[in-house]
Amino acid sequence: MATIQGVAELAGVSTATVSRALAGKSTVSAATRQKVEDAARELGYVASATASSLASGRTRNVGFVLPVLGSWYYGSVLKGANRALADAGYDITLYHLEDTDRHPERRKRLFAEFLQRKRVDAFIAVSVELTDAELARIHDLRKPMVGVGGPLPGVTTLSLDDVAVASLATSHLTSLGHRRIGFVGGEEGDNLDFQLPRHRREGYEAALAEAGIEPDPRLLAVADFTIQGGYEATKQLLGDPRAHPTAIFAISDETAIGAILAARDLGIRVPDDLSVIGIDGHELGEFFELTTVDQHPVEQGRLAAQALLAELRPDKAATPIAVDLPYELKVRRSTAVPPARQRD
Amino acid sequence: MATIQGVAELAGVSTATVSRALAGKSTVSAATRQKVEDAARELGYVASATASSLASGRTRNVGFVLPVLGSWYYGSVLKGANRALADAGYDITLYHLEDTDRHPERRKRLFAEFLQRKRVDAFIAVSVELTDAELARIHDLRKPMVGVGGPLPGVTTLSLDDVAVASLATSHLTSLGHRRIGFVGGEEGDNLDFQLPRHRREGYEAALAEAGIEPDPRLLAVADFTIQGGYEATKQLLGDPRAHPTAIFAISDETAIGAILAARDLGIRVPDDLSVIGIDGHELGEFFELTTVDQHPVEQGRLAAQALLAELRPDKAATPIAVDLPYELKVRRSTAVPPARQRD
DNA sequence: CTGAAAGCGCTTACAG
DNA sequence: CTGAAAGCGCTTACAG
Repeated sequence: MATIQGVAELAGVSTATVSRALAGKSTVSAATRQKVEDAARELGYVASATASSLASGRTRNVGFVLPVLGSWYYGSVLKGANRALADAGYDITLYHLEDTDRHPERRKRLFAEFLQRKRVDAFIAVSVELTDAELARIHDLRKPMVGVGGPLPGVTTLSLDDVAVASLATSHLTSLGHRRIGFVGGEEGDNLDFQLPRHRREGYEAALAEAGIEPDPRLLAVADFTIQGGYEATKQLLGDPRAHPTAIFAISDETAIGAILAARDLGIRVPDDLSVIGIDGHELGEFFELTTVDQHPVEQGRLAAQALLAELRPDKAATPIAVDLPYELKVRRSTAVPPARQRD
Repeated sequence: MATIQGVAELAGVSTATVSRALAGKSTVSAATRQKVEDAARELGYVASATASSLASGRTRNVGFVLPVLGSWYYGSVLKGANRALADAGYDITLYHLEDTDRHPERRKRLFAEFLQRKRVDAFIAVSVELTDAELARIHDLRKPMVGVGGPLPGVTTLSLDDVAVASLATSHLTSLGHRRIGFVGGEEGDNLDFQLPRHRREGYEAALAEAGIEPDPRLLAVADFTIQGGYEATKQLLGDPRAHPTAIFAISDETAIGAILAARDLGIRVPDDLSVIGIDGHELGEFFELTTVDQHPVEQGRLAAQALLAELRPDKAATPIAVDLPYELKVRRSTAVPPARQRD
C-alpha cells in the first residue's frame, strides 16, 4: 500500500506538499498539484484515516447512536444521514445503545469504553433517551452532537412537532365530517422522558376541540407502535358497542395497519365503514393504501447530517437549538367521508 | 481528556508499562497493573483508537458492507454482528453499497476512497454482489473478509443451502397431503449472480419429485421479495381457475404475507382452503401466524462476526471456506391439511 | 509556494 | 518485569 512518502518521491516534492495538494489547500501551485495528483493516482494512494486523524485531530468519522437495529424507521434515518455524510467525505461508526434492562453490561461498556475512544468527530443520536449520568458522559466528550427526535437536554435536536402532526391527522378526519374518532396509541403510565404518545394525544384533542367535538374516553385505546398492538387495541375499540367510531387516528403507521387488519377481521370495511389514518410514511403504507402524515425519515437523517456538518465547520459556534422537522399529509384510500347512517 | 502520559505520571511508571498493563499483557506484575488500573480509572482514561491504531497497525474496527439500509433482514444481521464484535472490543463502520444504476458516483467513491482509508481491520459483506473490478479492489485491500449469503469468489462465505431450505418448506406441504402446490417467487430472466430464486425453485421441484408429484407450470408465479409482489402474483395464481392450488410456497416471508392477504381478499381461508409457507423468520410472521423456515438473521450476523474474529487471530491462516447457515422449520397456523374436497 | 521538522498518542522490539 | 526510544503515517506551524 502506498504511503505519502511514496507519492512524494514519485512527484519529486516533499510530503508536506503532497499533503497540502491532496487536501485541496490553496497554497499549492497548479503545476505541483497536477504532479501530485498524477502520482497519487498512479500509486492508488489514499491517505490513511488513522494517521491523518492523529496528526490533524479530525477523524472524518461520525458516530451514529441508535437504540434499535433492524427497524424501518432507524434504518431510514441512517440511510439519509449516511448519504449526506459520505458525500462530505465522512464515514459512520455505529453505536447501538442496547436496552438497560436487557443488556446492562453492553450499555455500560458503550459509555465507559466505546464512546471514549475518540474515534469520531461528532455524534448523531436518534430517539435516544439517556440517564443523567449517561448524558453527563456524552457532554464530557465535548463533541458536536445532533439529536433526532429524542429528549436530549443541551443538544441541538431536530424533532417533529408531535402536537401539530397529530392535530393535522385528526383535522383531516374532522374535515371529512367524522365526529366519533378513535385514538389508538395512548400512553400507559406516566413516562416523563417519552412524551411522544402524550403529545400526539394532545394534538388529537386539540383538533377535536377545534371542531367542537367533546372527547369521549371510550374512544381511547392503548397501543404500542406495532401492527400487533394496533390490531389488538382496535379490536377492543371496534368490538365495544358503546364506542362505534367512524374513524381511527393511530399513533403510527404500523399501529394503523394493525387497525385496518382488525377492521377487516370484524367485517368492517375501510374506508366505507371506517376511516384510518396513521403517522410515519412507512414503506408498507402504500400497499395498505394508508392515509398518513409522512415524516420523511430519510430526509430527517439528511437534515441531521447537514446540521452536524454545519457545526463541524471551524467558523461555526455550536449553540444548541431545536428545529422542527417537516411533515406532509398523504391522503390515500383508507380515509373517506363517514358512512351515511352516521351523518344523520 | 487524559492521555497515556497522564496515567503514567499518576501511576509512577512509564507509558510503555501503562500500555502493557491496560492491554492485559502478561509481563506486568500484579502490583504495577493495579496501580495503573487505578490511575486510569481515576482519570477516566481510554486509549485513543487513532493513536493505538497507528502504532499497532490494528484498528479494532470492522467494516460492514451492505446493499440495503432500512430493511428488517440487513438490520438483523447487523445487530447480531455488532453484538458479537462489540463484545470482542470492536467497533463497526458502515459501508452502504449503493446501487450502480441509481448512484454510480457514490458507489465508485466507496471503492476508490472510503474502503481505501485503512480505517478497518476486516470486512463483513452481506448479500453483496460485485463486479470483477470491484472484487479485485476488495482483494487488493488484503484484509480478512467474511461474506453472508452473497456470491463473493475467494471469500469465506456463510450461506443458506437454498435448495435444502426450499425442499424442506415444500416437503412440509407434501407431508400434510398437498399435491397442488404453487410456487410464488420465481425468476424472471437469467441472473447469473443472483441465484437464490433458481435454487429455491430447484428445492421446490426436488421435493415435488420426491413426493411423486408432477410439476405444473400453471402453479408458478413470478414475484419479488415484497408483500406487494406476493400479493399480486398470488392473486393471479388464485384467480386462474385452471391452477387451483391447495398450498403455496412463497420465496420469502413478505411474499408469503402478500399471499395470505391476497387469499383473504378473494375469500379464500388460510389455512382451511389454502396453506401458505414462507422463508425467513420475519418479525411480521408471528402476527400473521405464518409457517416459515426461519433463517435466524441475527444469528447469521453473530456467526459471521465469529468467523471473522477467528481469522483476525494471529495464529489463524485465512483459508476461504463456505459454511452452511442453520435454519429451522417453524410451523404456525398458516399451514394445515388440504381441504377435504381436494383429498378425494 | 515549498520544505525541514516537530508532533499527534500510542505500541513494541530491544536492552537490561 | 520495566524503561528509553524508535516509529506508525500523516498534518501543520514556522521559516524562507
